[in-house]
Amino acid sequence: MNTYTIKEMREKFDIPSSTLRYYEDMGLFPEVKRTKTNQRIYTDDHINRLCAINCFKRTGLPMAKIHDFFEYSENLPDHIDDIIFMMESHEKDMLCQIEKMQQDLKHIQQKVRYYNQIKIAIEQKTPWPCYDDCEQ
Amino acid sequence: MNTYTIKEMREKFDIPSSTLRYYEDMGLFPEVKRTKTNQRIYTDDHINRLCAINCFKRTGLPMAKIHDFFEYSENLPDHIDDIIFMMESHEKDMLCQIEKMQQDLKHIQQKVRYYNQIKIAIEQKTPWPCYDDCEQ
DNA sequence: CTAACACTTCAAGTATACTTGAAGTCAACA
DNA sequence: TGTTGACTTCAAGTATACTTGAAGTGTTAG
Repeated sequence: MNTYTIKEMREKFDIPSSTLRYYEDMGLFPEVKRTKTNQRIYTDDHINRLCAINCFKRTGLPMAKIHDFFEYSENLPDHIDDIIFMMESHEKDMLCQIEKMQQDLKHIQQKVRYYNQIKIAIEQKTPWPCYDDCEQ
Repeated sequence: MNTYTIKEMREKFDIPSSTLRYYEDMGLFPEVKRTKTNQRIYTDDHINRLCAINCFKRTGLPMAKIHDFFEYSENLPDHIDDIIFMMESHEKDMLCQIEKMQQDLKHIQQKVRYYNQIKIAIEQKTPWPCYDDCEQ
């Protein structure tokens, strides 16, 4: 199995070493072995963990729940229903987020169009167009 | 023009009154008039503002940039390029976010499927399936 | 009229997720 | 060999976005 130094990890994932130590302190990582001079040795397990952490983080799962997820996954027979519930809830949540994001995107695109029209109106010294800004 | 009390606003948007006062203190709101007993009177302008704030917040624009946006919009002739740049950048950012979110959704859905298979394996006391978790 | 509750201000506190600093150890190169 | 740079620990600090508390004023139902 491949091993990685903290430097390799921080470069691979573009995060500071301090964050890797922080995640370890939080208990998000399986045991991190050390060299005889006390330097951290990461493995492919840690790589996988960090990928999962990043996926969860990007999609808005808070650290506490990410922590629970890994705790559940250490003892699946006792927590299989918890982990399925967590993942299914998160899936639903993400579907909502995506839908909301697509609506919000439309509003931002509307603003882009509107301010580009204003720019033309300013340049040509013509009256400004109107815009009804509310989405609710 | 319609007017609203702080109570109506907090119920309409489901946020605490303190958040409305906080946004006002931050300078995110146009002038909030008062009754003769010093209670806030909100208008449709504030409704529109709050809709825009919520849209920006949901899509990850930090308060400082939301603040800049409203400052620019108070003086469009001087800041039309700034506001267009901000909105176009935000649009690009949102398109990336949506794409990333859809990829992440696939990973979560894969986890949902995987843990449901594990559940069956646990119940039937058969060997667990494998799962390669990494996305990088 | 008074009790309960909503509103006000302003400063200080909270939650989340890191980030930095100080002080020390270790390794590799000129 | 010395000095540069990377690593270590652990506590304290930071940024963002609110949230709460204290102390006081105003409003309304019985």
